[in-house]
Amino acid sequence: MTQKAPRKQHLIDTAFRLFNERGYHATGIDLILAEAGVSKATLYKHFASKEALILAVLEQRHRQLLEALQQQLDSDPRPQGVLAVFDMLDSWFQTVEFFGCNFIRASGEYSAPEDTIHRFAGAHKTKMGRLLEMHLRPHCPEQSSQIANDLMLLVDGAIVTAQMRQAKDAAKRARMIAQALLLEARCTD
Amino acid sequence: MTQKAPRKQHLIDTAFRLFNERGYHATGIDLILAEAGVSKATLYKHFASKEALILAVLEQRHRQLLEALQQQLDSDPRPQGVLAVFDMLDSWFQTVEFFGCNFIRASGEYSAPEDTIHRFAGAHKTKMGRLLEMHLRPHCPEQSSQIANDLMLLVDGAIVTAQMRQAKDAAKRARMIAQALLLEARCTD
DNA sequence: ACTCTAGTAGACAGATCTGTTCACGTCAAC
DNA sequence: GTTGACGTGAACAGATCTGTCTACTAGAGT
Repeated sequence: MTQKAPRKQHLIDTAFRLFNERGYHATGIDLILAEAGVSKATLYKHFASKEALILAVLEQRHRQLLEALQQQLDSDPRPQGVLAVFDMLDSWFQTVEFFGCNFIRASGEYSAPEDTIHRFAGAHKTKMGRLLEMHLRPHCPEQSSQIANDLMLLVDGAIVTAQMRQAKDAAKRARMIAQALLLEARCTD
Repeated sequence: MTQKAPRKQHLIDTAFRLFNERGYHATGIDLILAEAGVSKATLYKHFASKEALILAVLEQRHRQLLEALQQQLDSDPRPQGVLAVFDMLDSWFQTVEFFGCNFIRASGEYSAPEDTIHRFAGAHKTKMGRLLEMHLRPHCPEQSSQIANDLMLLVDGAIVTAQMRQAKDAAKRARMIAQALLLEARCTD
């Protein structure tokens, strides 16, 4: 070992994969270390605790998703550009690494509303919704907030449906509903 | 102790409450026993394992929800009678014991698709959807299946939204979307 | 009275969990 | 070449986990 690659990042990536495959409580530190080929002392040099590692994983994923969504939205300024979020979901659902949403599952495992992890997961959803709202605001300022919330509800519904019932078409269905929603709100061009 | 009340049922009820409050992995057998005031030998007389206890909890909840929904549906045979499911969600969200859906969270913690718990949780959602479909079928036989699936997607989206962001209005929003969906499908009277 | 059932408390096994610590290795920069 | 940063492996502590087992007790039915 002793490769040049930064251990910290490698730990985050490995933990991300294992948390996805197995869940948070069910994934022990030792397994992460074994799969990453990193010693325990190194992990605790970079992260104060398992909770800190979980938060680092969620933070990275949060940044990735936020950036990816923003990029999609920028490429289509029309109101219906927000539907891109469902296309992103759709391709995600087709992958073999799909085990549901990190944030939904984290929120479920750390269920106390005041828990740091629970709140971070909720904040992620809120921020994703805010991106959608910002995109819609110029076109329908009075309804943008509500529509954005409804879209996020559809996003989460699609994720859970795909996760629980292997319904790989859930994103396409949610997209249809969302399209009707925009149309009905007359928030189109 | 040594009350007449059946220990088995009491264990299921206690486990149900604790699993809700804390999650499945995070709730140890010992805590359930202490809270229920029941000895460990008794638990393992009634249940082969913790997994069996979890399944018993989910089975009971499944029966309760199925029955409650069926009752609501029977009381309003109109197509829009299905919207009752969102009214049920709404009153659930207002309670202090709301910690999200047992089945969604179980599906997240036991994420392997072939896991017994995971599959049971998925089957629950499927059966709930089937109830909605049966209700709609007489009114719009061609679309009843798809509409029912869409409604379940909205149900799950509302639950996750309420759980992650304490959005107590999620059920009302989902109901609005569902209503528009029925209207658009011309599945009303 | 006797027996059967259902329960108790609690010790125990063995695994696994997070987190700490320590002695040692490697390698690049200066 | 020496230093210092970074990492390793492994032992260890202490908690907690599921599940088993034994010895005992209370009560109900016959």
